[in-house]
Amino acid sequence: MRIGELATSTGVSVRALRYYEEQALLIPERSGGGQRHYDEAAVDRVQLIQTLYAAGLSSRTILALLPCVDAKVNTPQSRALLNAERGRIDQQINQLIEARARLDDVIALSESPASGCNRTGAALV
Amino acid sequence: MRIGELATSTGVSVRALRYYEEQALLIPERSGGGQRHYDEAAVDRVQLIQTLYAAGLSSRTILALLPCVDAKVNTPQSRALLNAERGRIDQQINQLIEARARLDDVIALSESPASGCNRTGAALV
DNA sequence: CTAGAACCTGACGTGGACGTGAGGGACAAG
DNA sequence: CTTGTCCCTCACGTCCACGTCAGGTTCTAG
Repeated sequence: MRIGELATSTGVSVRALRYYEEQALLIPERSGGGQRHYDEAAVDRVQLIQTLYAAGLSSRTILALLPCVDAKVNTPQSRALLNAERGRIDQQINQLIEARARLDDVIALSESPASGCNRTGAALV
Repeated sequence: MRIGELATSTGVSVRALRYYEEQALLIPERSGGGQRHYDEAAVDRVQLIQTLYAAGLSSRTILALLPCVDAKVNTPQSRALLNAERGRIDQQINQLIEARARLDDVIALSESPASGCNRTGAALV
């Protein structure tokens, strides 16, 4: 499949796919004219990359992890990296849970009196 | 307390504290010479700000929430905002849990064979 | 064969939370 | 009064995952 089809079937932009290649995360074949051609497995790989990006991993880190996925390879370094990232994610989850609890505190407080928070009505976020 | 003391006692940089003021998140008094002076409550406020930043909220959103914390105010808009952000955080937690599961898959696979993932030994992350 | 859609390679722009000097005041200690 | 440390205000730099043109090429349908 060409880049446009992969983009629509994964929901990421064409630019993002080219960026993944730039970062050596997903390197497609090329047709005679220089156009990128991806196989079916690329769909899953793109989704994995997106998942890891969403977890806050950098391109560099993902690049280091992908060989482990592809070849089921295994070294002390790779295990250390995997565990380190797992720990980072755990920590991040805990931070989010803490933040949610703080928000819940605010929500609980804001459910009795009546006053003017954000009276301006200005757009937020 | 002056800015340096608040910085060390909260663990954030002096630059960050000035940035918070720029964003109207934490506005201190000024001494005759123009130096910032914070009260004790600033420590908690900085920590709250940090927590919300860590949860991915923007300065604008935090700015909109802080009046709710300070004055326990309450409007339909503020409740909507609080709930929206709560939802975002929940969603982000779920994404992280998913990412962790994918990492666990990789870890499980990488705990039987032996091969060369990241043979280069290059620094990661 | 031709129009048009999809693709290509640069290369600069973006947004957010600061980092990092430059150049100059403020303030307690001696 | 001077030294040293902390503080001030600009204001440009950074990182990173892309967005967004510009100018040109390739592929496909008719």
